Amino acid sequence: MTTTYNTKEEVINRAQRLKDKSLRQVIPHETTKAIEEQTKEYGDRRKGHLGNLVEKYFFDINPGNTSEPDFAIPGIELKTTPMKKHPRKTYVSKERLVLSQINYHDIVKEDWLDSSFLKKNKRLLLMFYLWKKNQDILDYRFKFIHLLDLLDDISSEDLFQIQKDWEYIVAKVKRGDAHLLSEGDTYFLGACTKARTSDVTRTQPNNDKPAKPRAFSFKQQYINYLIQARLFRRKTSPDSIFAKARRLETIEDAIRVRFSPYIGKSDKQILASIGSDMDSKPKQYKRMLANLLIEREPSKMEELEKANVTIKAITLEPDGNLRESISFPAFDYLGLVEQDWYDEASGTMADFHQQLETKKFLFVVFQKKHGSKEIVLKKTMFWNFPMRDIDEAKRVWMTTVGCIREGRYGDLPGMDDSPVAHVRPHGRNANDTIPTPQGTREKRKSFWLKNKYIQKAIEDDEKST
DNA sequence: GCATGATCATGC
DNA sequence: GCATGATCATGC
Repeated sequence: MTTTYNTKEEVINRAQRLKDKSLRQVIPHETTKAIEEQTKEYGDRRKGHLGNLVEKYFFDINPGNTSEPDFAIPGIELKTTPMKKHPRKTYVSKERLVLSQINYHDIVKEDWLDSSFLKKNKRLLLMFYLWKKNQDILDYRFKFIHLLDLLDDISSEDLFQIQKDWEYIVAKVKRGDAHLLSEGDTYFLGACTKARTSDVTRTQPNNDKPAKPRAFSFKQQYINYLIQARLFRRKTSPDSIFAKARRLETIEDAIRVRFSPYIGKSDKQILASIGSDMDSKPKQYKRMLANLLIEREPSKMEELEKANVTIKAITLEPDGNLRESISFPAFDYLGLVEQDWYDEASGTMADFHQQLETKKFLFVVFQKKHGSKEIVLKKTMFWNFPMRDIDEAKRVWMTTVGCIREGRYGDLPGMDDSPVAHVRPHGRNANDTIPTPQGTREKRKSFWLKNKYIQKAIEDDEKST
């Protein structure tokens, strides 16, 4: 009844026939009608369904829900995944790429090389389609078709990072912290939530606390990098034996190595040693200095972008206090009231939620010196927003959205309303206003993480290292 | 001393 | 041209 694919080439050749076409254009008209009859009841909730349709009606396979790859013999897992047009970069991924489910009890017994993750996802047939709002899934047009072989097709550095991400997730589950997993914990491979509703939970080893079900996923930024590197730049040099023999580093290690010669040095000493005459007056001076230390190896900036790492230059007072809070990009009132903190049907997070839960921050920490204009590079640290505080962030966000909906712009949460986050102006100046749902205009604002909260994170990091 | 509002200069 | 990250300025 179904077709058997024996080789990689058979699968790719077949897949290529969908390039620049929609499913509707390649399957018989009667089939289309039958599908439409069947799927009427789903309404808009047909997410994840396109992959099944492509398997069934285009490839004529029926892999079911197993730990084996969809094409069992050549060992290929099929992924249909949406892209959006982006004004600057031609295409970006609409979301993370969700891979196999994490079984908390099994995974703690696994090693990377014989992991169930690699067994299922070693070879991914990526079929990117162009997503359009309200379009029928049968009409999505497939733009890029690419076979990604994790062991051969990804650079050895990236694969090393993916392995370390996997190991980090497993280690966290092993110590009974599956309920504290966050996508922000890791760089390329994330543990994203995967459940129909938020009250679904799983048991975990070594802790009685229930944990959200999660799946492995390639984080959105990493998929964006793959789209740019693999699909637009065409041939990047294949990994040679030499490349594989190179020194392997995680992103964290590579950054630490960049900064370590300068830790404890003053800004003047750093500038002198790298022969720069940078002006120290601008507000973003320390940020530019941090950039300069990374950028002399230009590829590292791309590394940080694809790992969804945001650099924050932080300056402590001589006594160790942190004066300033940390800002996020300004929000738009009209967009904010349209968002859900977490939309279970689509798996979409509100912007602020996504920034907190998926981003990794690189804090470049400087400290002022008593009675001197000089500052000292104290340390660098990687930090991501801890899941134990996510409910507090959500509360602040909900309050904010509530105020905007009701037009109470004077009641937005301030610094005293939460130990974690607040709302403050974030425009070019006091005249910088944007439209509101009430048709009025209000000052441009953004969410901020509180100074004391970040200071605590910096102090905790010192204790742990 | 701290919360809050305002602004600057870079770099995309 | 404008968003952004980071800091400055004010006032209680």
